Amino acid sequence: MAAKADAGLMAEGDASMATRAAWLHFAGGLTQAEVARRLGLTGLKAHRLIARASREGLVKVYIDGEVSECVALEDRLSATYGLGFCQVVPDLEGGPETADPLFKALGMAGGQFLRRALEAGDDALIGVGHGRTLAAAVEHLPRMAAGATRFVSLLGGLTRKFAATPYDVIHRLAERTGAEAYVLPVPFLANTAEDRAVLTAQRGVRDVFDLAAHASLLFVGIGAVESGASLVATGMIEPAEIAALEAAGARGELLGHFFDEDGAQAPTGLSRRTLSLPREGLRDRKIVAVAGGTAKVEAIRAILRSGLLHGLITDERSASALVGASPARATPGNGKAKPRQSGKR
Amino acid sequence: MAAKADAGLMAEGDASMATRAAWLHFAGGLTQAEVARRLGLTGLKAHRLIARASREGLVKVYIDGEVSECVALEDRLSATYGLGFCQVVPDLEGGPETADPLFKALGMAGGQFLRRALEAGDDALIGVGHGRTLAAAVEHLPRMAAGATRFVSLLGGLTRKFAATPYDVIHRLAERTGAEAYVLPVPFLANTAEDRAVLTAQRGVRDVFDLAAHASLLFVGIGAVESGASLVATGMIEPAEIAALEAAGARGELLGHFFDEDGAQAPTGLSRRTLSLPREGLRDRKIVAVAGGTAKVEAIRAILRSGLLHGLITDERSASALVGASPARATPGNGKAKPRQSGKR
DNA sequence: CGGGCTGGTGAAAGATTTTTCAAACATGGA
DNA sequence: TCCATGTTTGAAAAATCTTTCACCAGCCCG
Repeated sequence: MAAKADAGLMAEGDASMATRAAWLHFAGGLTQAEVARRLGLTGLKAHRLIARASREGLVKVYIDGEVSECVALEDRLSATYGLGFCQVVPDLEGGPETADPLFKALGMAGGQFLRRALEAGDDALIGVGHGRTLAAAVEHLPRMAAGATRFVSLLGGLTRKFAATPYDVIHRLAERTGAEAYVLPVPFLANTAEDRAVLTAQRGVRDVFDLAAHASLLFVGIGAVESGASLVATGMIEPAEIAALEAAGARGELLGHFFDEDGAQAPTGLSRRTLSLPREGLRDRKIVAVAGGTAKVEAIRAILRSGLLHGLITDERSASALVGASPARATPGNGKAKPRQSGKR
Repeated sequence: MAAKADAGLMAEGDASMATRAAWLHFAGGLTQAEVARRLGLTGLKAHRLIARASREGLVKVYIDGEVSECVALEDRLSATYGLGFCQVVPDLEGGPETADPLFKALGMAGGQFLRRALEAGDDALIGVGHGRTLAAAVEHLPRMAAGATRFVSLLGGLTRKFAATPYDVIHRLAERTGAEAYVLPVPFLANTAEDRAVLTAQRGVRDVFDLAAHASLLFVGIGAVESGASLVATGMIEPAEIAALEAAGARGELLGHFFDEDGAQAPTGLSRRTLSLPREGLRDRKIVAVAGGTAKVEAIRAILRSGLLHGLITDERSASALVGASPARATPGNGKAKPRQSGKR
């Protein structure tokens, strides 16, 4: 990641200029041509600066209004699964290109949750998990001082091949907030149970695990159990292993632990090799998960049924499926009947 | 204004739909045509929903990067005037249409400050002042729960004609946060000193003033002293009165109190009729002001010199003038009076 | 020294957004 | 009922944003 970041990094002056251009355009509401004139650039250059600022995530945008259907789903989810907190973002899955919009929306919501948690400062130590969704959340977290808050990894972060994961959540978190962050420089899954014991016994590792056990907020993702899951894609778990888990009835993963469709522990020998918080360590913790997408509905349901979650951030479609509702067509007519709502899609 | 606002208000379903469209567009990154397709609307309707969501402020956008020149100005301002906190937003004044972009930028910064203050929850009682700039700040504050924080008006909010001010800061603040808010239903300026005494003695009024004296954070604007000042425009003060103040050496106004160019109390009999926190009540308080624009530079300098401020949010051009620097790149303009406008870019 | 690579540049084409304008529609009186 | 008034609507035009593509300068390596 370091190398990649370096390549994409802006020079100091450029970044400053890009930010300035973005201010003029987004905050000031000037047109790109006006920005260019004001800055003494060509229109194209201004556009490129602004585009770059957007790409680099310097421009944060979020939506402040409520969508009534989503609020209703939040209420139902909270009631059904006893959540203390729930947020549902509007349906973003649709076309074949489902991935990006969904992550962006979940990331925005997750980032806001994190920001609030940091700004409230109630949690002195926040544990974080893995995954693209969490990475997206951090991506949407503004640069800010974390105050006294610290972060700790809840599970091993390396893949089998000991290459850094492309979605290094805690690293970026630390970078953005300047907070202390304790990582677990061990694989997610050891080769053998003996290896796991050895790794766990390492000085630094043991300390971090102890720390993780005391985090007052656990911010995590949920993994699906299927051959296409990102657990497999990132090399955390071998295809054969996931197949075995699926056959054994595992439906969802939370912090390296697998649950069946009823939320009970899925039978698997894998846990003896997993470098993460022990399963008992999940009881009575404040766990907030962010996950969504049709591929993950089953997994989310499994985790919800375990009763471990305190909070959930998900998308409308998934939420709909989770409360067992008929997936409510994207646009339900409102109160007053509108002329035609022809189904030409 | 009230009538207009009502007219422009969205129906419940429409607002929900607008928010949904905004999510798809901004959060999901879909094109307006795609949003339309997804929602079963025409492209134009989708555009109008999104435009409305933006207009109503449902879409919040802010810039997360630093502009090096601004950071430098913040440091210099902090050092020069002993501020504990300072934020400078990039230069937004430029063309003849200077008003809007400036307020938008200051509003964004002010709104963020407020949000942080609320989320941190350190201040149980926040006092607020008046003015367009503050109103803009509140405008950019996301809907959020204020927790235990309460708000209190620091000065009378009615104009001479007893019509509600168009920029009713505390009212919107309460509306957005659901917090308790104590207003002062008295004019900003009483007709006579005797009237002031009578008004101040009213039960509710006295209580609110007492409360205001205990606010742990004072979030205020700064008023210019000139015939075009918004103090005059909103009818708070008569043109003749402001002229007298100016002649007497008054250069800036803070919470109804006037200061000369050295930050000392400006001689005026007006204070005997002003319904606001007594001047002594401003010492050793945490006062954060947000103000900017060339027209206000002199006023801001006056207030800064008083040493009362703990924090300041302003724009680059003003900041430049305040530190007496030859304005960096985008800004020609000297420290005092009217800077010539036309640049050569 | 020259080839190939990289990154930046501008013109122009392409797509999307925003505005404009006139007609349709509703609404609230005279 | 009918008109005056204001709001919503859609098509088309205008403005704006984004992408594409070809080109040039610098630079590393052979």
